Amino acid sequence: MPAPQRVSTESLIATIREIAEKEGVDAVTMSSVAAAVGVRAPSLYKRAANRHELLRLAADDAARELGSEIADIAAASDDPRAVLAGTARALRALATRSPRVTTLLFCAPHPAADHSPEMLAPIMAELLDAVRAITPDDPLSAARTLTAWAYGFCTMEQNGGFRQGGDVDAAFERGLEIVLRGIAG
Amino acid sequence: MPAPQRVSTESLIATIREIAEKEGVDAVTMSSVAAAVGVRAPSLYKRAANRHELLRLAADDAARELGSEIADIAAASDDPRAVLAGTARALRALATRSPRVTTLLFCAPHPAADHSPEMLAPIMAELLDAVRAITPDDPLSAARTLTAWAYGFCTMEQNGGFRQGGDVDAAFERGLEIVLRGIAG
DNA sequence: ACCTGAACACCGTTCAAGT
DNA sequence: ACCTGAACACCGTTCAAGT
Repeated sequence: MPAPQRVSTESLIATIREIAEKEGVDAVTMSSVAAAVGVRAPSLYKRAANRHELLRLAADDAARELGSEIADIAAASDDPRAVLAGTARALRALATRSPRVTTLLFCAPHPAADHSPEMLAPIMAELLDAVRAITPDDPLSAARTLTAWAYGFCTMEQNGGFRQGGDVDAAFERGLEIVLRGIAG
Repeated sequence: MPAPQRVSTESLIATIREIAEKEGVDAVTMSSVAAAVGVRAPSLYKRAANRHELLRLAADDAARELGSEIADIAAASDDPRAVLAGTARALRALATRSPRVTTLLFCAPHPAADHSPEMLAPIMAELLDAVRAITPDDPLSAARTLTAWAYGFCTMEQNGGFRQGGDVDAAFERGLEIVLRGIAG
């Protein structure tokens, strides 16, 4: 006798992200998620093969969020510099409002079970277009430099790597200037 | 009746790093480390308060390694550009030969139990000196830009973030050029 | 002073049985 | 077709007892 699914995928993902941000990634256990969603732990295996895939659902959701924001920015502006700056700021905004899941997005605990690479590919494509408008010289490396810096900055900020003090917001904007100037040659 | 310590701190740390690199950070359990070192799990609590501190021992060891390499580079060269480039390359070399522990160094799983910040402080001091020789303008932000990029690049490389192909070594050197040019203004 | 066995609470995962 | 209870192997951690 068929039984309807008791919990939607969207609310499942929202619950995972909520637990991760509020209590930490370690608190995302099969039973905590199940309890929060009104079900027993074994039922979750109908939605994900294992705990890691549960976390990947959350990371992919954040990547989708970031991707659509960046697509909006690219669509709204013709200035490639503005597109690149907007992308970096959007990543930092995500890292600020969803630090745990953003960390998950880039520092996958298991290298084997990496998050779907196709989630980040469209973002890279937008960036490449913008970089090409600035420099004809090896745009892929230039785009990677920007993403590596932005990602590294956000992760260090989240991990408390900036304890030396100073204005972190200003440091971000200064870093953005440095990288964009360097790319422009 | 006193009983001598059965395992030296150095061999304990070496064992942890070995397991982490060969079988993954998840494989570093109290019992696997204890077994590899010829002891029972509870004995490890004489050396570390918990599993996380065991991992922190390994991360701090790698940081010490990196720090002394960078100190050597700074001592051997008067060219600030060479010091900055050497630092970035030393970090990447560490990430290449000890990827798991390097990830641990920067992407601490628990934000609470972060690795000792004083491990990285001397490295930052060397960098600041070199940056100051290049630009007088907000050297702290400039140094952070370099470290954020280098760290981000290595982490993305380790996590397979560069699946789009291309020569990764060349991309690293190109990124280094971009960042140094940007800092020089 | 260090090490151990035994115990505790917890976790991820499997699976046969329910509806 | 989904959910459940019961079970399994494993883990981190504590602690009283050994030497």
